[in-house]
Amino acid sequence: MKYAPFLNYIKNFVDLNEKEITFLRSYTNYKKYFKGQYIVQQGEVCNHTNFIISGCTENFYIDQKGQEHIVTFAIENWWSSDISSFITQKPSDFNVKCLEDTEVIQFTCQNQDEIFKNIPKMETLFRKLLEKALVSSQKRIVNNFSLSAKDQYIYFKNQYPNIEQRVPQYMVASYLGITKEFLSKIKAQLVKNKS
Amino acid sequence: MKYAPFLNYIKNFVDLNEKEITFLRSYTNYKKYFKGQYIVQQGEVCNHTNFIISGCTENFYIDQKGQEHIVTFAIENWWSSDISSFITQKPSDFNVKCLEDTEVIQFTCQNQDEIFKNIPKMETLFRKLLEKALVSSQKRIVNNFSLSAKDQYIYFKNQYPNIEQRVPQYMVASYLGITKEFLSKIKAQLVKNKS
DNA sequence: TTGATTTGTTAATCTAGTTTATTTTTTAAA
DNA sequence: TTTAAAAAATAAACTAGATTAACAAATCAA
Repeated sequence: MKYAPFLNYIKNFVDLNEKEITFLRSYTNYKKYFKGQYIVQQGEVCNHTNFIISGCTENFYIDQKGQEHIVTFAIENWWSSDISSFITQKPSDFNVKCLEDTEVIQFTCQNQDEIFKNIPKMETLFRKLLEKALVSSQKRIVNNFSLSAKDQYIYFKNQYPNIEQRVPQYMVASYLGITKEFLSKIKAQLVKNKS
Repeated sequence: MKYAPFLNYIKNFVDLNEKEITFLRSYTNYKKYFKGQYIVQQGEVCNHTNFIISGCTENFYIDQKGQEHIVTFAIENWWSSDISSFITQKPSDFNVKCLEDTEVIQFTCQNQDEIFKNIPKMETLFRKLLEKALVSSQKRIVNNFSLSAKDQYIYFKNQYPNIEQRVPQYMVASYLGITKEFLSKIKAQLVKNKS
């Protein structure tokens, strides 16, 4: 059971003593999912917040027209869940699916409350994580407003250099909100312009 | 000095005792801005988080092509600031401008830390507010993906019924990420289809 | 080692939304 | 009450990106 990467991650933000670490351990648990498995399924309540130790997940939904849209990817040292369903404990609008075998440390809503009650530093950490997540979510809206599809693709590659190689191209297109055909066209253009 | 609406708002989420209220009061302050005034200016650090007692603000930026884009509106009982600049204390990419005379309760970054240290319930409140803000930001990305401009406009009207009457139409268009001409076309269509 | 499935490319046609330009209506100042 | 400025409407030409369809590579199961 690989617990260390999780503690190392936490250590980057706050210092926990032995007692706190023991507490945290007893209120979280390790789980391994296989490629293709769903961590959360559209229509079900998202019971856990997941910290990814290894692997890669996609967070997507299917709209009224039956079209799939990828909202986020997540890899090692990222968090993955559907916050909306997690905090309201209502059925999720999203699917979280493993694109590779994926190991996570996870905790339930109730356990999160216990952790925050007993280790206030952890709530501060989460407050700060949420601030950052909100900033990057707003950044995405802003990019949507003012960048062309080509520039959004370039931004994506710079921002998340580790993801493109790990997922098929049509998923990158879905994340960018364009068709796979158009992404293919953009890539052909970029290759041509470089030479 | 109108402090009551702020305390009433807080009361919806957490119970504060006399001592805590006194503390909160001493670490926040009231300010009145006039229509047209900037609370935050692109390029300057956003020093305050603002709770709106009365009035209306827009949060916008100007892109490389010189185009204005409205990212959010805020009215009574909403929060208004540039979180990104506030948390990093780096120059803001946004402007916050008053569309009406606007009264706010505001606090600095350092005071926020003091408040959270002394009244942990306030940090819990903010953590929950951030969760909600993140959910609604993600919802906007999702709508951008799967709704036509017309449906996004209808969604906006339902979600924020109080805002459309208070701001000019070209600002609604800017918020939706479309041109004022196209919004005008959409509205003409909607009127025609209703009759 | 072959066939089947998944992924990626190219090109023609189509459309939602933009641009540009002109006119009309509303607002607000003097 | 007049007038200038700001906001909204209309319409034609235009473009970024979608759709459709046919095909080519790559991956994978057996």
